[in-house]
Amino acid sequence: MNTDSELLNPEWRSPCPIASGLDILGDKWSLIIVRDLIEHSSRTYSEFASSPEGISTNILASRLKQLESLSIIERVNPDKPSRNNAFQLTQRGKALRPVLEELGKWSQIHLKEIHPTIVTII
Amino acid sequence: MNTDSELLNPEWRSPCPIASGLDILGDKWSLIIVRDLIEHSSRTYSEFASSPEGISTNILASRLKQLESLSIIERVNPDKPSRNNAFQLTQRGKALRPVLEELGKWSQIHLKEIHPTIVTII
DNA sequence: GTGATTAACTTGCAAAATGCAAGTTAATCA
DNA sequence: TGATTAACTTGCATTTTGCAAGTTAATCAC
Repeated sequence: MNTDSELLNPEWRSPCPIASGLDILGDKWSLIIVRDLIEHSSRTYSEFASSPEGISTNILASRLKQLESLSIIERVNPDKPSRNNAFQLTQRGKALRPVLEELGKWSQIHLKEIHPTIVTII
Repeated sequence: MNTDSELLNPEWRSPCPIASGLDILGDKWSLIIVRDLIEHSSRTYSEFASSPEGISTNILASRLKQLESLSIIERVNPDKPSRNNAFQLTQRGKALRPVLEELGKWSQIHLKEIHPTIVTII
């Protein structure tokens, strides 16, 4: 599991901004969480877990912690107990929208011939 | 190792274009290779391996195969032997530029306080 | 033309990340 | 106040990644 230190001090492979973004977001799940929050604006733990991609709960908990530690997401009611306390994007998280929009546009154009059931969501 | 079937038939987690793009490109290395080809237009195996992020050679070979099978990159001289035969982006690969530009812009703005040595490359 | 060099990989194994199933805890509902 | 359930955690198997070393074949020096 991730230690607090690993969450708060990511290891940077290089000074390149693209590589640095991928150091944090370059995996199969982090941007799925951001996508859910662009579509729904606020989501609970179990709502994330019910997204069609099927993230497992240990990975979900780990990614939520990391995204929160990076101030990309935050709790809607920070002082309330976690039950039914949803997450939402911060300004920093909302600023990722153009990245996802460009990725979504690319995929719709270039993956449709090898992925017959791909659809438009955003 | 990847079988040919896995390379040519990726597993799609859902019909979402964003998730589908991440099914293919959502890892720490694939977009680093695309970035190198945006910056240099043509690169050999050992040039990729000498990028500052330090990809290991088995991962590099695996990613080059997958990106080639997806027609995101191609060999500059398809019929020549592989020695000194560089790779370049296809039109499909060049179309990823806006994705990387948006990610780079986001990272420069939002990571500089936690990544003191981040710089502007693209 | 041949022996040394080296680019482009492959292989083997250790380490880390992911996935799955089950368990735990505490807030809320009946 | 006991049952339910959202939000996690834990344990372990599987997969992916990382590192070091090895292999192969094209080219270069002579």
